[in-house]
Amino acid sequence: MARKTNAERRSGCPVSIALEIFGDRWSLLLVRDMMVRGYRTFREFQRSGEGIATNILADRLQKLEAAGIAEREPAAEDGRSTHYRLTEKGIALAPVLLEILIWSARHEQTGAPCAVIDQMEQNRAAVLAETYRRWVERDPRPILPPFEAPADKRAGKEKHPARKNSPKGRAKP
Amino acid sequence: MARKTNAERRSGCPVSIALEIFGDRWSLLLVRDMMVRGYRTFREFQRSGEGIATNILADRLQKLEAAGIAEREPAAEDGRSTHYRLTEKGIALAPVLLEILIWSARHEQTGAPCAVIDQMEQNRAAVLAETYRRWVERDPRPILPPFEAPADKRAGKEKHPARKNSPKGRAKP
DNA sequence: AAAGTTAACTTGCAAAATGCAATCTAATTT
DNA sequence: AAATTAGATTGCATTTTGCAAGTTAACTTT
Repeated sequence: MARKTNAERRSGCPVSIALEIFGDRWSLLLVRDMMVRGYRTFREFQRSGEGIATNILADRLQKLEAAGIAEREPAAEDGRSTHYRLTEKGIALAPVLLEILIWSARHEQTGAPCAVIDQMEQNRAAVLAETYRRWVERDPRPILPPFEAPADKRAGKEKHPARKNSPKGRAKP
Repeated sequence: MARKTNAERRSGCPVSIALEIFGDRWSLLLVRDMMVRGYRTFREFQRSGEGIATNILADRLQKLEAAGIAEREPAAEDGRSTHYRLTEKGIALAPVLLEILIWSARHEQTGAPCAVIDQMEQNRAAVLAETYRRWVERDPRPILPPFEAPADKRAGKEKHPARKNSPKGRAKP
């Protein structure tokens, strides 16, 4: 999409500004890969399962770096390889990713097991803390396994009746 | 962007599935307009301040409707007009929008006053509850005013030092 | 009632972005 | 030395977005 340049079209709204950075199909997927799956290399992102093209992958990685969301480090074990890592600013997107995940698992047919989502929904702080801890310690182990595509039935988009999504039920104690 | 068709490219990952729905520059902005600003009409969305083209606006509204995030109702006061409204599924995106807003206000230069963001960050549940209440009651009044574009200084992208974003500090009580 | 304005799009076309697959180069492995 | 691989880049086709004009019916003003 032809984004207006920042100087010409910068709205003051934070949501709009954020979407200027990551309002596309791929950027948050890469953040997810780094944050949740512990991916670090071009090759790993490429093989994430969603079929990103290499030119788009290279472009998005550059953009995440330019936005201060990710940074690059040479990989010690292979001179051809670069390790991408979320910055502090990048890991601060964890609540965004978590809320997207929960929303989607609740309202769309996904491969995420209900029990896992229940757990995460009810222990947001613990999930976020663990995500952060792994980031600090550069732990590349995935938090979640890759979920398989849901069974190929398109009738009934929701896996189970949507929960009543009253924010009151999620109030901070 | 040329999205793979759902049948061909559906990843099981909730984040990926969500981004298939709203992973673009404009969709979540429209959700914001409905949710936060109380906008309902084509004209209001068009004049939101970010310069969306009418063909894209029409397209995105259709897509949000098709995804079950928004619905249309005829406007009683004008036979030409349609009111768009978030569905239950749509209002359930409030935590996503709120986290994006907070992240952006913390890490980018936006027009959002610090005090407002502080408030929202520390009272997430109350903000979400209010958002939901307004949705239930079809209250079209904006929760937040449109924020003005930040002053045109590009040096020092952050309005103030980034807060230490330890998820621990945001644990659910 | 006629003329002017407006709401909600649609349309035609140019520009930009994305997607596909081949290609390239240096590092690594066989 | 030959083969393979990591991380891109490239050429081109396709799709999407953006711009601005156009359309039609509903509404407002004259």
